Amino acid sequence: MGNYDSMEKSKAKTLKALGFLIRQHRRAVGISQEELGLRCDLDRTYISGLERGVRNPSLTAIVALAEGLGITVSQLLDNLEIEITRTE
Amino acid sequence: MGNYDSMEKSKAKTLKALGFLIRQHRRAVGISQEELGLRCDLDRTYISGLERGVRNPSLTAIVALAEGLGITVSQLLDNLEIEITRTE
DNA sequence: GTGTGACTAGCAGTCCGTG
DNA sequence: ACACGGACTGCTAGTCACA
Repeated sequence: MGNYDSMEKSKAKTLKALGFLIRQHRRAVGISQEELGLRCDLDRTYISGLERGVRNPSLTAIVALAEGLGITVSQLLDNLEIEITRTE
Repeated sequence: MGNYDSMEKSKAKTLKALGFLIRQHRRAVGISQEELGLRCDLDRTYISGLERGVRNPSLTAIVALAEGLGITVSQLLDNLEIEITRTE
């Protein structure tokens, strides 16, 4: 533990898990990445990167996303740890 | 809405709210900023900046914080929106 | 409608210190 | 035990053209 590789892997899992949750909520709302981008004032390709788990958003970006999805940050991240462990 | 000033202000409120929540949970656990820093592998001065609301952490940093506090991310951010609006 | 690589500016996060 | 500062490196925000 504490070595670089395992740390980077766990971060990658975290981002993948977030991406899954964002996509799940976006589809539940029934909008495109483009529409979500418009609603939370984030670039379409940035949303794409988030859903693919290649972006590590800041808190303020996460808050904007939750607002665009019409839910709270806590609701958006509710199953984060579950999704992280699910891919292990 | 949508202008720069109001957007920066709302981001500042978000960070202040997070700082409040981190401090609240840290004190509930009964540990120092330094101890929390050790537990989640983040710098002592960075924890300080977070609690003062002058830092905007990434998702992976938020996850590390929650782990260090022994709670889920969702629990840590549970009252975020409430705290944001409380300071308005 | 989405995935992807590349890009610049700016900030995340560390390490040194002070009071 | 904490606030706060400067300086530093690497990473992130935000965007673009193209597939």
